[in-house]
Amino acid sequence: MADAGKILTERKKIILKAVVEAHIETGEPVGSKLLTTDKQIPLSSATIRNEMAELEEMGYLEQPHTSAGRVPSEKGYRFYVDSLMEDYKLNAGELSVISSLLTARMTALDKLVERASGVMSALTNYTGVAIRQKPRKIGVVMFRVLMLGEYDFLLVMVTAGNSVSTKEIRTQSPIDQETLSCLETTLNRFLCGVDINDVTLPTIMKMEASAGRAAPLISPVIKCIYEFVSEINDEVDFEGVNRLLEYPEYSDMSLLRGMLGMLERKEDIIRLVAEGSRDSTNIYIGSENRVDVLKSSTIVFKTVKVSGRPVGAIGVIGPLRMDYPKVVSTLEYLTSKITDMAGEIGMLPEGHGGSDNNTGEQK
Amino acid sequence: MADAGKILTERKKIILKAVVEAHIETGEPVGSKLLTTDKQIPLSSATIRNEMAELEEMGYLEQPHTSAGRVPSEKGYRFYVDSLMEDYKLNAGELSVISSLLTARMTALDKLVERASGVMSALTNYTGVAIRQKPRKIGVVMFRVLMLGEYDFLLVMVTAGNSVSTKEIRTQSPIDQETLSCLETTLNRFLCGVDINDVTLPTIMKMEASAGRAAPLISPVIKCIYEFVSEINDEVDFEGVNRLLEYPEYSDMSLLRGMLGMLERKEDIIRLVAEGSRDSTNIYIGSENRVDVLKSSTIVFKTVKVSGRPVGAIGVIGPLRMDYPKVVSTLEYLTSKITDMAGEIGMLPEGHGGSDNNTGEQK
DNA sequence: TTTAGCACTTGGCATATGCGAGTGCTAATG
DNA sequence: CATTAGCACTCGCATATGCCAAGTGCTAAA
Repeated sequence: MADAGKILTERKKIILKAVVEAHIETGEPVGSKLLTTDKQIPLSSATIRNEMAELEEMGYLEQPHTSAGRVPSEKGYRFYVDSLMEDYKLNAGELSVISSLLTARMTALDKLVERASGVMSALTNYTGVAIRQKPRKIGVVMFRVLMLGEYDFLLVMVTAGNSVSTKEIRTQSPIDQETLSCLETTLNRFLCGVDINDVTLPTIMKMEASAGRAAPLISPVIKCIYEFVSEINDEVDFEGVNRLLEYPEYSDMSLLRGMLGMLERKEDIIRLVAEGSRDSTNIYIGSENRVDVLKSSTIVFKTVKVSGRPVGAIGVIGPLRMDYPKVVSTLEYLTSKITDMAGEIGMLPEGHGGSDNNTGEQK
Repeated sequence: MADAGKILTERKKIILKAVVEAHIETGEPVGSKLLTTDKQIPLSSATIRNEMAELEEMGYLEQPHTSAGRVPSEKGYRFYVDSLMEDYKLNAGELSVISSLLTARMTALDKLVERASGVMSALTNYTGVAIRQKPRKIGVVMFRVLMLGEYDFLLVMVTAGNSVSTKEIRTQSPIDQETLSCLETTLNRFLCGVDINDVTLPTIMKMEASAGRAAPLISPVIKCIYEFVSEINDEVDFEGVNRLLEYPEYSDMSLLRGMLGMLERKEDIIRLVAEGSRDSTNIYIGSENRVDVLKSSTIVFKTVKVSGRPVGAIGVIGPLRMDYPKVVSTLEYLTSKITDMAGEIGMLPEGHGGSDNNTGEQK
């Protein structure tokens, strides 16, 4: 890729860039003449033809058939994305859409990320995707137990991210306040900050020993916690799937079926995002995607971090001929905004006036 | 509709039924000859032609164009559904799919309903839809308050359906246990069983008066409760959207876009289901749907009730030529199974052996 | 090295043609 | 009088044909 950059003459770069951009705009193969007129390249079409022929030989362009214009190959897109494209400047309208999303008092971070996918979709006209990642290992910082009824209590778990989750548990035999206090202290003593997967039988036995009257509750409660932890999966949402249909690339029914199926399955996307762990914007073009059904699409995404920790990712899925500059700019601006904003509401020990009360995440 | 039934001769009914069923099977217009051969009607094609011509005049059939076979009109489907169709018997394989869903230890009712849409989709090959309805007015039966930190407490609300919801609230000034107890008793005294929309300013003032040290918390907490209540929306999920693409009816791009857009919006579906309040199976054929984009589709759904209260609905969306008998049978069997099952886990005061603990709904 | 010119390729589109499925009508039949 | 056989007719669809425009590659001139 670095060497490829060396080999391309400046003029070839200009032409490649023009071809890519023209094709992104129109979706049609672009011919030599178009570049001299619309794209203002001060060369005759014949010269451009020669250059394009060489670019094709090098693998940056390809021809759908003889005597059609040229279309960028994946390699061409890749080179464009890596070396050629310029920053897109968001205009006032676009900026205002983003900030209106962010000022609409969003309480939970989850909602913020979810809505962000809608904004991405609306601004770029591709399918927006939002992933809310749950932390792999959940360190519960504090347990609380609350009696609800005679056979019924609520287990409250405050996890590392200062988010609160609860689980209602029913028992077979009646319980009382005192038993629950025992349970609470025992849970806190043994399980605080511990990954539930590390809890072994001896630990459980020790806990039961020191739980006193609450001993019979220990085992079921741990089972509950475990169930709860494994239940936590990353959540994925899409918005604007129908926008894909605008692009002739997706008029093929079988391709479309595959896409819709994948969007429903969600696992592929989760894996893909989990693997693409780069901090900066990730761009996977066509067959760079491991997932089969994405081999003729591009996916662009960026993880969202709040105070250093990744909490999710947002991005878009669209055709190969994606408006990369715009997508990248929008995405980066949006994620940085979210990071800023979430950071603010996250650390509010002292309020900043008004009777605002904030809500943490809630399962 | 009753009179229409009178007017149709027995023979016309047989023919109409055969046409509908043949068309559902093949998707093609059905001609007079086909009925004599495949559908074993002991009449010559000429006779059938005459009958079909009359059926067309009456509005039960229509011709895509002269010299094509006949296709059922919406009226034709409606009559078929109301009077003609016979029960479909689920076969062993189908029954086992359903019961395997139900035996897979599903803890929450929500999950059960959600998964049911997948089963519907898999068995019928249409798009499955699941709606989890939240009760319109939330009568909170009990409030509990749990201190989490110096500026942080958890509001626990047990609602009528014995389901528990929680909301984390942060405060501006430090709180202590005693203040929270005050808050709790005040909330319970004034707000139990009350629709939050009925809470007026005088009530709030009275509450503040009797809350003592917790007075400053009252107003923000009520705001929180209100926010929470209005936040509760019915949830809708779809499964097997891609299956729609199998039917040529949906090969029209603009139609498809509309569908996908609607499936994403979800509000239309919620409204539609909310209005179709019949207890039995609801079938909306084509333009019987108010929603524009569904005018060329059929939606079938049935509400799921647990101990008399509706908790959601499941159904399918598909083309007009839907396999109504199968859909209806599957749907009714599935919903009844869910009702049974949910009833069981809902009322477990005394366990039935083993160390099982059950989880109620959880927001 | 660039450009103008020209012959050539090819997909798309519009038109023409044949085929087959299915109809409606009429006349014959039980 | 209801039913049926026969037949001419109507369309949609698929295939074949011809033409056009866009675009190319190549060659020769500037």
